[in-house]
Amino acid sequence: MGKKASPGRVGIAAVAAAAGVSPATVSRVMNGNYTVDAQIAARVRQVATELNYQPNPLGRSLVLGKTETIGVIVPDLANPTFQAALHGVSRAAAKDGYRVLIADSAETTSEEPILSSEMRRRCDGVILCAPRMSIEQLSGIAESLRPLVLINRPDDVPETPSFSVDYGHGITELAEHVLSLGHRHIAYLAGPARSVSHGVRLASLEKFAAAHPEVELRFLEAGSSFESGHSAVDKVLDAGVTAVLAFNDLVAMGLLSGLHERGVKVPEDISVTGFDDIPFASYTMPPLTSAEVSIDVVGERAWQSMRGLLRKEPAEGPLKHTFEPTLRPRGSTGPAPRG
Amino acid sequence: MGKKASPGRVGIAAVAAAAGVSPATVSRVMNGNYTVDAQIAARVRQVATELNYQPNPLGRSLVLGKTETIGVIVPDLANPTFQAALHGVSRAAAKDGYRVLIADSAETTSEEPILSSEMRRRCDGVILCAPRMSIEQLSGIAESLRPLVLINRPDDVPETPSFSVDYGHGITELAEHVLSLGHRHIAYLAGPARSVSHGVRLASLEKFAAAHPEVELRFLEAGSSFESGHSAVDKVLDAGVTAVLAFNDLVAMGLLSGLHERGVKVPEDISVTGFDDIPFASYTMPPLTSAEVSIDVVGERAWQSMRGLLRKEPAEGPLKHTFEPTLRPRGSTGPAPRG
DNA sequence: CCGGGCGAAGAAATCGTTTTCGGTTGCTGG
DNA sequence: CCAGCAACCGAAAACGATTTCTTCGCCCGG
Repeated sequence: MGKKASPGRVGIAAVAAAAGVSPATVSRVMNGNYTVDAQIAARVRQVATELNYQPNPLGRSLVLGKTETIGVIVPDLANPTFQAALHGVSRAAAKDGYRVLIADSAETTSEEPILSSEMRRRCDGVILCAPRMSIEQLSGIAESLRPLVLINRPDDVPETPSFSVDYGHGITELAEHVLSLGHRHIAYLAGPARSVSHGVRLASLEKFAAAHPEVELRFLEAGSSFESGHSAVDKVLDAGVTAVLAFNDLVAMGLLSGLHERGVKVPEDISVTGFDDIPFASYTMPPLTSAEVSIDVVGERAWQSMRGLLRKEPAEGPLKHTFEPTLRPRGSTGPAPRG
Repeated sequence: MGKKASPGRVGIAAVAAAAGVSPATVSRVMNGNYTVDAQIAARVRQVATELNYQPNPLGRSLVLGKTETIGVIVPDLANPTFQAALHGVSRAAAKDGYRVLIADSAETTSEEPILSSEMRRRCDGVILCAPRMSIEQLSGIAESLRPLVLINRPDDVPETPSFSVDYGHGITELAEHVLSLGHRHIAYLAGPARSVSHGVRLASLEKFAAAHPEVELRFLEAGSSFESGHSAVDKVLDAGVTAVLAFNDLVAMGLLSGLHERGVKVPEDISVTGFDDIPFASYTMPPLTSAEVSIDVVGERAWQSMRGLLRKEPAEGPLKHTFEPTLRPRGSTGPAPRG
């Protein structure tokens, strides 16, 4: 076993032999090193195209010490947020000639560190997207992962660029929006307990509640999916609130659907807000009030930061970047019912 | 430039030196080759963990001739269908210790062949997901891409495993469903012209129309997004049909929303069907009749096929696998209005 | 006429592994 | 007592490129 590539494989040596030059010369030609005679270069180029020679990336990588590849690690590839982030990174990296190796940690916190360093050894850098691992674990391996860029990780990791959506600010704006509409009994349909972005929302809402003693804010468990919103309808009705801040648009849409089945009118009886402003949000019935976050832009910016690190450009500006969601008031929120 | 890895880098040589053995022995120990003295092996292992030595995958790959990585090429990472396929492949491959390198061709047909072979050189195999390139181009490069597996590519490429959803069968079932409900004036809201899966639907519907001269089947341009469905509402009303087969669930939901704004009742006035049975489909108002396709399962099966090729297992069974969507009749379709 | 300098191309070292191939032990059976 | 045979370990040759480092030839000035 371990039989090498088929003997017919065209390597640099084959080209060199066919062109009657040394491998070194072929390499120089392929890399646009102009210390080679124009005539010879032309012949080499022709032979190369004739044999359809393409330099083996592994050989190059080994000697060059770089793979032109970065790793992106997400907790769950099925989650639209991470898909969008991956999309943003991938598109931006491709523009600069980089590829992305992807890893889905499947939410297994314990495997993340291993997965990350495993990946780092194959790539020139790593982008961690909303890593679930603890801050201790993260700072423990951060050094060995560099160049490292974080997405949606609120913690501060020294010397590490971080790009994240300010979920706290967004949810606060939504809360203030319904507050300004006169609502005093508000519920938050919570996301998955492990989600950091849920934690951030929670903290901000508690601050909001403290600042507004006149409102009664209730926290109800839900999740991050359409189904969890749909099945939370009973809890919501029992809570007797007039406005619901859902963890995200999916949950809000599920709730909308459930309320509709119960004959509850939105926004006349209950106002509902989402989060993320996914494309469907404008087309629900009624259109969903939400907070727009363009996570793919975050991914794009994360790549640009990574590119800077790879080029060893001196870091400029702050390391920590936060993106403010923008409020999108629509038909699903209205004045609080008189009562 | 070209400065090598920092001198502190622990390679197999460093471990060998520290343990007082040759690199060969270290390699044998790391690979579980038991022709090495237990005592020495133990010492090597200890030194390895002390130095935190991890074999460089590039070095291994170069000599082993394999990277334990496969490439997945999709036309558009923002498309939920391809995201799901990627997810399926990625999860399944990860279970077998393989990573996936991903490429988003951004729908640029011309770049696909270059992108694919570029990718192939870094990976042990390639999975092409709904490639937009022509069958000529595809069969032209297929040989150089092997091991190669196709997803959602209806053409027959010799010797190449192919996994695809039978969109034709699915749309026919939906058409027969509304036919059986008494509808005779039916519209198809077409998908993007370049989409192969749209082409398949179209062909099947024409066959359906030919087989049922009593129905009037109209083809209306739309697209693949929520918005395109929403903006197609006028066309649909003008067409004077009683049932609409939308390209996919997103389009159907957009249409649903548009019809609702116009005060058109579903399914009393118009029946609507989607395609894909995305999670929200059950929760629209009314719940959307659709055809369920589990594209992530397709991705998973595609990986299993790829794994077989990588292991050089003799191909068993047919190369071409089609997955039948299953009809999910729900509230958005009902008896044709009397008239 | 000859040596210094320069430009171009080849030889060889390198990157970090694996693996073949020998060579050294130590042991056993004749 | 020694041939033969394991068992085990190290030297060295891959893998496929890049990049020194050399060498060679040529031009030009002294």
